[in-house]
Amino acid sequence: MPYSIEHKQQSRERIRRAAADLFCRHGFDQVSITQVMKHAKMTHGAFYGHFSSKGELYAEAINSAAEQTLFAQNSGCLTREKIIMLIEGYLSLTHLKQEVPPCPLAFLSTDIAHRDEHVKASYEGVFNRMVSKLSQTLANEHLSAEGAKSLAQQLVITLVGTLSIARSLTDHATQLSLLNNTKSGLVNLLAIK
Amino acid sequence: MPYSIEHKQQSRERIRRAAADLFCRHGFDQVSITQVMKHAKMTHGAFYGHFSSKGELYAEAINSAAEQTLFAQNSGCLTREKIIMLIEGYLSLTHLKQEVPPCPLAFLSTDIAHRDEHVKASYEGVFNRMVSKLSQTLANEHLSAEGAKSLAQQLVITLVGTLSIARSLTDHATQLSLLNNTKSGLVNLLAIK
DNA sequence: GTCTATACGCCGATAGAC
DNA sequence: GTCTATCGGCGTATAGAC
Repeated sequence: MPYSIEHKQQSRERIRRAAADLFCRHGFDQVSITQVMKHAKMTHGAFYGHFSSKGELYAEAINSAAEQTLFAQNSGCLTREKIIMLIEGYLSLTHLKQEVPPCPLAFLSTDIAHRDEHVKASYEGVFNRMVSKLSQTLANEHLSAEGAKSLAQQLVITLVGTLSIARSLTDHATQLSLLNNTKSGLVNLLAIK
Repeated sequence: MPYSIEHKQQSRERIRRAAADLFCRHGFDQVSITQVMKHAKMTHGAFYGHFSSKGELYAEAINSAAEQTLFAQNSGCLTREKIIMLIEGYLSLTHLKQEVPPCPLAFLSTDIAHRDEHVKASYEGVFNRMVSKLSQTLANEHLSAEGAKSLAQQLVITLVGTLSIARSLTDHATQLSLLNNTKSGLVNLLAIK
């Protein structure tokens, strides 16, 4: 038996990562299976030994992208200061240009709206985990659990909205002003609440 | 001459509207020229008598979608109350479900990021006009012109982020909570500033 | 497990009749 | 201006060798 089980899992993981990278960079429709497999150092025929369809791969890729994120790398409970640090990373130029692992929520948002329930469920999972992680930190002071969750939702929405729009503009000055305005707006918001 | 100039302009306008509707509903890649033309009551061959490419149509469709919007229908200067009314419309279920003419900023956002400069410029135009229209109302009190513009940007970002994400979820309760949380958050924000 | 080769369909764009 | 017909290319998915 020339191929071990670990070898297959490694191949599958390479495909997952390649897909996450390419989908976030160019969008679902612009990326072909052939391109993904080339990125993963295989030929397109091997793809169906790992996934049954391109759609199934998409759902996996969303989770893979989320795992690579700076946000996910911070395990355990967050501090208030760490949240601000994460916000600044999220709204940085390097994130906008995808020089760090990008957040799938921001880089795939409207693509997802046109996919099937399975794909949306993956996306929803990433969103919910992000919100609940933030809520934990926000709740432990003079904010109710419900209020914290609502604030966390607004936080994520604003982060995602900012990057989604900034990526769709051509004018570099406007992009920067969006990032900076949101950043200071959110820092203020967190200081008040 | 069996076809008048007005007739051609009307045909062009039908194509523009059909494209705006379908692109906002299903996304750029999911909609073929044949589908657009069928929606406009013509055959696909006639398309190239009006537009030179699918990409050129996209840029036009963005503007067409923006024109249909409740936001654009309110001509002239806005009042503070009218802004709140528009926010509530923007964050309504009927907008989410596209039972009213949808805002292209929210319904096309990440699609745009993968298109050419010409298309992005159209998108950017819609964004800038929306921001500057809001700024005018927000500036006339105890807020500087710059502060008003920044606040207006945050407003639009939050609106767009909310709808983009809500559209990408499967759970109806979460969708509703997003819409309502953002709504009350923004109303509060406007009441303070 | 991964390769090469191929079936099959769809789409953007063009050509030419009316 | 709008039609029908068609070209050329690409993409997903499958078949079969190794």
